[in-house]
Amino acid sequence: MVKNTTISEDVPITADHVAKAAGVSRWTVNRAFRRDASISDKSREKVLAAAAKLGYAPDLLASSLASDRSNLVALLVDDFGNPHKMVMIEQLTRILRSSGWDSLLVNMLSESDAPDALVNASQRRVDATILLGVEFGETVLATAQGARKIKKLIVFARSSDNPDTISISTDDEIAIGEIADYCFQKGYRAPLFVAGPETLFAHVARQDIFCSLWHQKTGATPPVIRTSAYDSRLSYKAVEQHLETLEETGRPDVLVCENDALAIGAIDAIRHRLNLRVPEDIAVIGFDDVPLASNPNYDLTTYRQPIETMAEYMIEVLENRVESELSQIFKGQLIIRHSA
Amino acid sequence: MVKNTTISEDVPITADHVAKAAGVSRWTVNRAFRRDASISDKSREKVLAAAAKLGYAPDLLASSLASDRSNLVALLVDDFGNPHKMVMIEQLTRILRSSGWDSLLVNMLSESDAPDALVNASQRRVDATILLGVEFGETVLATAQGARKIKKLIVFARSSDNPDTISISTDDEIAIGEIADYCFQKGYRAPLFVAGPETLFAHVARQDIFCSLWHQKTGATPPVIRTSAYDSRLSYKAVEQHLETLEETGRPDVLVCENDALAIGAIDAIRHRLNLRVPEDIAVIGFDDVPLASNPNYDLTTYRQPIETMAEYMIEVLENRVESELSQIFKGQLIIRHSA
DNA sequence: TCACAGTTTGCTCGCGCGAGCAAGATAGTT
DNA sequence: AACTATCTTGCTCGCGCGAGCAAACTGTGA
Repeated sequence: MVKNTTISEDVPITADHVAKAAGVSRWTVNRAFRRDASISDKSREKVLAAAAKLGYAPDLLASSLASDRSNLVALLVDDFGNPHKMVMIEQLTRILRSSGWDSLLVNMLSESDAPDALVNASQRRVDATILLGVEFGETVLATAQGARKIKKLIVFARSSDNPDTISISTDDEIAIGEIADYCFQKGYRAPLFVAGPETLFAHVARQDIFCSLWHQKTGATPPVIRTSAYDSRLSYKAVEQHLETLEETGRPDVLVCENDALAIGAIDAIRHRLNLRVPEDIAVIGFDDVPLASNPNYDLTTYRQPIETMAEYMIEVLENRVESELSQIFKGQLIIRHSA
Repeated sequence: MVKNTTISEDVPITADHVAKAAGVSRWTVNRAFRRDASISDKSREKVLAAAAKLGYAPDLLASSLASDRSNLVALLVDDFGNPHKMVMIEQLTRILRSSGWDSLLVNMLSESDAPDALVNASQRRVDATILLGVEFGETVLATAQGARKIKKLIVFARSSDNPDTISISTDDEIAIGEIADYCFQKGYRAPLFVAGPETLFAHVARQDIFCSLWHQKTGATPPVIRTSAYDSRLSYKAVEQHLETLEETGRPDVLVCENDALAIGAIDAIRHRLNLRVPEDIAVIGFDDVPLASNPNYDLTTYRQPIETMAEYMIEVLENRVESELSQIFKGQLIIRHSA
């Protein structure tokens, strides 16, 4: 029964080795590393000392297998081009790690890759899968539910109507409302909405909210241009193409962009292709407050989501510290700079 | 011996369930999912069909535990502020995933966090740990070797003298040589080197290479300014402070920056704080060719590392397809735009 | 038909740990 | 001192799979 422990070979040390060194049983050793375990202070100290000396650390794979709790989450990301993704990845991995969670980063190669990515995550027995994608359709979420073993499906920074997912997001209605009000107050009367790809999401898009609010306010429905991805280069081209066909009198006075990536491309196009000034000739408003937004070149008026608060809430959800696992909506903040 | 399989409960299905459905043994089921396994085509088809119907996918945790092969790598990152990190993370996770590897993203909270991060990775039994950090000192690498269970330690996009690590990097000597030559050819005679933090790395820094080459060329040693991190905001301030103390005649004619993050901050400072033009008054050269470098605002002359080729080589190393696990050095490419 | 090599299949055992129970230790009570 | 309540420890068993061996099967040639 007892394994060959006569010689201290240079193989990876397990709890058994520590147990022998500390003069306790293997189970006591493992208990010393678990917060909730029932163990006396004396034993724990003894074990931790021996473990430190031997350089032992519990095997998380074996632990996950035995306990059905991996302390691992999968972060599914579909769009690294958007700098805001990076901000979210950084914040989420940081707070996850400091809360004792490890993160599996899954780079979704294409939208059709989503089901594979979800299966992949479940094969690693993640405790939760976090969707950081904007291109996910509801069909993907449905697929995810079909594939069991997905214990928790969290949609971060995006709302979802799917009752089986937990969405942690910012209130777009309020946000876009503030932006529309701001535009109106500043005297802009000819907004152009710059939208990203049409998602299959069931929820109401920022574009719809803005157009409907603006219509309510002024009776007019703003024009919309659309890119096929949230990429500055694409909005650069789209804005250039759209604006150069217009007479000066028909020009918009403000571009309301679905996010900062689009806004930055828009500003570049306005300045470098059309030789106009921002905000004097055309103002620009973004969404997300990416790092580049505060750069003096852009100085972008934008809307900041409370990512940190949202991330903290996510941890609460992961650790089952919220009564009901309901979706939660947070309120962001309009950041007024000089681009509008 | 046989488990309770009378009723098809809604519990996670394992290979046993598929085995029963396909009329084979559990081991045949698992063999069907392994590339190298000895199994007849007929059995494999039968198994895969049954697995697809039941929605079975092998448990990678159990597999890793049993085989001591996890198909998992840890990506240790210490500096998300640098946009080049994002490019690397995107490329690495993409190629890793398409080669069948999963990535654990570890956000190192501080330099002193490195040992913990390494232990953390080993607890997940990763097959390799990839260092994507620039702030890692050699001491960290030494620690890593001390902690056994680190099977492979790969330093990506940074050279290292440590014999126990595999470094996959770009040849800085050649790169900086090209940059220095280019500066000289373009007639610049008063370069200022903008450096990042002094690392504890043993290898010769870009700064040293540049200064020594320039000295060789002209007999003069260029001045150097330094930031405490690779952050545009910091180089913005550093460049502003340095330049505003100088008489116009003492001004540098080109800033050679250790990377694009610093270069972008430098350009912003030159334009927005000193009201000078780039490149007419002061030229700027970066390193990395981050996405923003090709933005019309910056149009940065910079040096591109062959990340994709390097990533492919990394896969070769991971899959043990290279004869000797030696460090490998690749050659990059000078990208000439309009900032210098 | 039998013998033999090659292929395919099933099986024992163990990877390192945790759930949950039973035995042992400790302390407080009468 | 005897008893009970509580804490602590050790243990059996299993998580789902793979290494590696032995049994069963396949096909070939004599």
